[in-house]
Amino acid sequence: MSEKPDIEKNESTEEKIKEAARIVFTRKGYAATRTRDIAEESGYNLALINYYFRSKEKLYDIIMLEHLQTFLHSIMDILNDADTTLYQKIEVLVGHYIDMLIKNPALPLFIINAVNADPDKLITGIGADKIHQEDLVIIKQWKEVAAAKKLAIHPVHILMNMVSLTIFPFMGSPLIRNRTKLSIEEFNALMLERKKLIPIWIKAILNAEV
Amino acid sequence: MSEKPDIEKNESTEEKIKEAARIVFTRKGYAATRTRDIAEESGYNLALINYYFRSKEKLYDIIMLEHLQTFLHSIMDILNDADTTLYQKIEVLVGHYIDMLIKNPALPLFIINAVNADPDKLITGIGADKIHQEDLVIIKQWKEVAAAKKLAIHPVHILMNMVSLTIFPFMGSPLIRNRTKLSIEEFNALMLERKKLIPIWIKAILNAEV
DNA sequence: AATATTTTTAATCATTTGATTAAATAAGTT
DNA sequence: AACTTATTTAATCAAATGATTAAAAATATT
Repeated sequence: MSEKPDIEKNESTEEKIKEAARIVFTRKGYAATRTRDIAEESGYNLALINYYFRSKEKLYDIIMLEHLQTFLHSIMDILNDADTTLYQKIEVLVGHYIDMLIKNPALPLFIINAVNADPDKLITGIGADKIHQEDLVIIKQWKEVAAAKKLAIHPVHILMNMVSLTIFPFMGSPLIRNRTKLSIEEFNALMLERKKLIPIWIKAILNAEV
Repeated sequence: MSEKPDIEKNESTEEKIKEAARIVFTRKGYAATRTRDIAEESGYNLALINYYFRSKEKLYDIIMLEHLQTFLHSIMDILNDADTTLYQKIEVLVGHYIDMLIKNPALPLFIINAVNADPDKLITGIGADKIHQEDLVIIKQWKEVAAAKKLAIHPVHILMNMVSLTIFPFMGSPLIRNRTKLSIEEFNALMLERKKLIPIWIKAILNAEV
């Protein structure tokens, strides 16, 4: 009936198990990971995983929410920065995400699979449902730009374009790298180029005749 | 030691099992599907699945290759059509894929997960390793356009952009639809808009000052 | 040092799960 | 009809898997 033990005391082992879980869950997904895989990866006994985290699912939920936080980290600050223009925000966002994805290239697939498996858990888990989109600075700025340009296309197109151009190449990377015979370093160099290119492309898209 | 029984005679049951497998594998992925799920979905006994397909993995391989063929169906003809310009090819490709993805929105995630789990199986499975990219009409046309425009960016960027803009919105659809409160019909209408928009955007990207 | 508490392990359980077997039913052939 | 082959099922197996337990080892407290 006891709750999980003090976290502070033994950050090392608990953190090692979480690190192992992060590696295995991220690589193989929830269903394909065996609790034993995590035990082996961590170097600890199988029972330790349950001693610290009660169950595979609870451990997974923790990893999932941490990944989600990595994914969403600091973007609210960017979206709500009153001191940058819309275009600057795009530059910062794209740059931020490409840097992050080079460090964590498996994140998008993990998160999309998590959404797919249980949309509500993930969406309410992070409190994304509490955000009032109307209040965000970037939305207001977008409306100004859209009005000035008399844009006839749905704003969600632009958002999808930004996200697609930034994230998808990382999801497709195994296939892309196989077909193009690019090394990881060469691939990452291309992704870094995209930090400058995507904002330019978005601008071009916004100005394109429709 | 016997091979699988005659297919012709009982297309109905075998095809029903495959159809059930398609549904369950596509929705839940390989690891999360139980052979019993497929049995239940098909309405037949568990042993039938093994009677017809020997094992869960063999059945999965069949479904995977069929999905891959759906995904790649007829694109070689498009890529090699000497009677269309590069820009026309882009229009045809994007249109083709968006139509296909509206019918099979779960395909991209399934295929990307399959590549992730075992890249070689899938890539050699379809014979993609035998294609000589240099020989494709679209590649020659691309080189002409790139030379004329004196493009300094790596051609794979353009390819990634096309694929990203077309496919990613379908993978992100559960999240996009949740956040935007769009119905499936509204979402699909947006995707149909993209059949015209993406080629225009690609053109704008090609002409963008870098 | 003696005692209590926390951490770790080995052994084991109970289910789940992929697969098989043997028998029953249906269909085809003579 | 008698016989053979193909299809389908119920029952069962063996291995895998998530989880628990009881005890050992390590650490902290008195």
